[in-house]
Amino acid sequence: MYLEIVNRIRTAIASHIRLAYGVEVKVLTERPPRLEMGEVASPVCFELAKRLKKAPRVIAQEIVGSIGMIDGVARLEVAGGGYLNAFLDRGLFFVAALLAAGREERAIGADSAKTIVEHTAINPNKAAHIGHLRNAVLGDSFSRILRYAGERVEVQNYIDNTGVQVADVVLGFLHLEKKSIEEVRRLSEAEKFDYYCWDLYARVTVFLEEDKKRLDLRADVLKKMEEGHGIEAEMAELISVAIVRCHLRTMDRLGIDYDLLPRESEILHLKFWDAAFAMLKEREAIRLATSGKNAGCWVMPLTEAASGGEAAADASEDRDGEQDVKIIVRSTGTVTYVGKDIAFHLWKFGLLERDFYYRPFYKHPSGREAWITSGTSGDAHSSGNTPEFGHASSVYNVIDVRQAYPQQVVAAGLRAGGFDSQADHLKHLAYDRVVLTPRCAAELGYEIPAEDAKKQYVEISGRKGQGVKADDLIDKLMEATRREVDSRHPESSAVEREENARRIAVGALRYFLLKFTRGTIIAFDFEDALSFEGETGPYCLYAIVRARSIWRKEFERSGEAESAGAEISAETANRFLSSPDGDSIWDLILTAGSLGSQIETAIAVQEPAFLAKYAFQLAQAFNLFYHKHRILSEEDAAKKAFLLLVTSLVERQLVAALQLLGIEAPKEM
RNA sequence: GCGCCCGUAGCUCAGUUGGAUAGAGCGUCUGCCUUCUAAGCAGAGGGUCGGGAGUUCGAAUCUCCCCGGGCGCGCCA
Repeated sequence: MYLEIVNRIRTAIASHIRLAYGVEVKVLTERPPRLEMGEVASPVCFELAKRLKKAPRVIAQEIVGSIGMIDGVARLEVAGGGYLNAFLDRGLFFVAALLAAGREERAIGADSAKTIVEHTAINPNKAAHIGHLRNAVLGDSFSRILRYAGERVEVQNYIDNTGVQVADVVLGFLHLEKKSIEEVRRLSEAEKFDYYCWDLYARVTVFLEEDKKRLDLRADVLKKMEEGHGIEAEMAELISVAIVRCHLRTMDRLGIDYDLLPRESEILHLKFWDAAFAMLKEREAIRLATSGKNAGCWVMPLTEAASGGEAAADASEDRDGEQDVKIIVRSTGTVTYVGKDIAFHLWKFGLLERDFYYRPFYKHPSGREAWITSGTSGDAHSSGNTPEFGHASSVYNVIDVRQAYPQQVVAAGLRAGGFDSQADHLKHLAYDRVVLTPRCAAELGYEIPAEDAKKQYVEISGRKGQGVKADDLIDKLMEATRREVDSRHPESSAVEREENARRIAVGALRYFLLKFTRGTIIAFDFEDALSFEGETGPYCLYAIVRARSIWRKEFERSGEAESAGAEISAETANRFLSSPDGDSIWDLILTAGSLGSQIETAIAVQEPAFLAKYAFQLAQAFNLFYHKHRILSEEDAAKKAFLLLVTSLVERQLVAALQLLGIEAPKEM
């Protein structure tokens, strides 16, 4: 609602200025620092002052005197050195907000352009840890936000099933544990196979470090996996598929779904690279280096845009007189990681003349089907209702910030191929790491090497088997919320208590990971993550539960099933909103009506943390209201109805905001 | 060496198109449950926004320099 009225004010002021002064300006607006100064302010007269060579305050007065009525605005005033401050018609705003609440989600147009969000992408060789959760929660929340805004979103979870990490676990089973394929199969069917591999992977790391010659073993395993035959390939397939299922189960606990799991093995076997190679050659995006240090390699020239430490444009000829390039095909004829990634991204945008085969793989509890890529048509789903994957017009990749450089190279690859628009719509949703506080690392019993001891935090390392496993953390949170729920509501059924505890635990965890902006390193600590007070998910949920409790009691008392007379006129609302305690209620309504504008900002800067902050602020404002007004015992029937409607508005907006973060309210707390 | 990010209250962090008196949570201290759920609320205390210069009517925000910290720059993935 706020968004709509702000746009109306901007338009009105801009067109008035055009008419009155013949000047075209962009009218910016902001929220004034205090409510006495109105709800929308514009500093546009400061800008105008320069152009018109007149004092800003004088211009502001002229505008206020001549602009006339703006729909929904009660009055416009001059403030400070020349601000234009708008005071909204509170009653009208409230009525409109009530009408819109819960209906703001935009329908997804069937023909609207598709957006791919890739997230999670955990190497399928070990259990997921807290760092992976940050990625998945960020990606899932961002996908929900885009969908809410009306975008057609396809969520992909890329599976690197032919990489070094899987190879190491295969190596572990073959050379450390001397297991047969059947033995591994049996192990992989066990509940915590991902935990088993977590430990094995760490042991392999030690094994390889003890004697560097053992790296030959890894190279051999890797080669056979890539070629797709031998016991190595068979075991890699077995392990990676089983671990992916473990990851999906873990993510299910947090309500995270996927549409497609594209696998590296299919990119290799279906020769995506060959198609991309031909295209890039033809478009002269890459060339064969015939001399110098890169002789025999196919390289891609890097422009300033893809500089990850490269010189700027004017210095792109470095001291050797050679242009900065990125090697795409090695002199041995094998393609590099970025090369494969460029091919994959050509596919994502529907630019590659090649496609995967697909089959249904996993049904999420939500009902959504996660499909997986398949290498042969025989294996693939043939019923004819395979969804169309890929062909995106925008792609968001949720990847740790340390991958910023390779991501830029991929975009540069698209650009070099002449796909500028696609490159512009390839966005790296970068976020920084989750690390452990020294206290947390000590609690987990990790030995910290002397050279790291003076650092302020401890790095998570799957390779070393060091980190908080996702399922362990969720278990711990469940335990804590269960304890609370059991002691607070012993009268509820076990099933109900379990579900309530689950929602609170998920809310706590997801909120904890989302309250930090993407660029912040999260120093993980059990004490913070297990906190349910203050700026936390449970705090936000508590506000919803309280709001609903008021309505429930009201229904119980009145015996009405629905809020029968849930209507109010703008005049009546204005009467209460102009009363002495009207300002604080108005502040609450205004916040509740600002969800749309918050979503817009969150999308513009790709920052779900904005919505987390918003949800908290709304909950906070509601708690204030809750303590100030005894709603059910309110004698004035009209005022009681008004207060109930305010409660209802806030409840719906808070539910909507939290839903975008993947957080659901429990029945009771 | 080159590039990117960060430095805001005791601690953890918001403050993202430059805007009015820089905010929140935690922690500390003081109060509030015969009342719609105290996972809550009220109050107190807490700041050279790393330092300096510049641009601007206006800078935590933009530019430059310096200090401190992190990360990235492979014929690895």
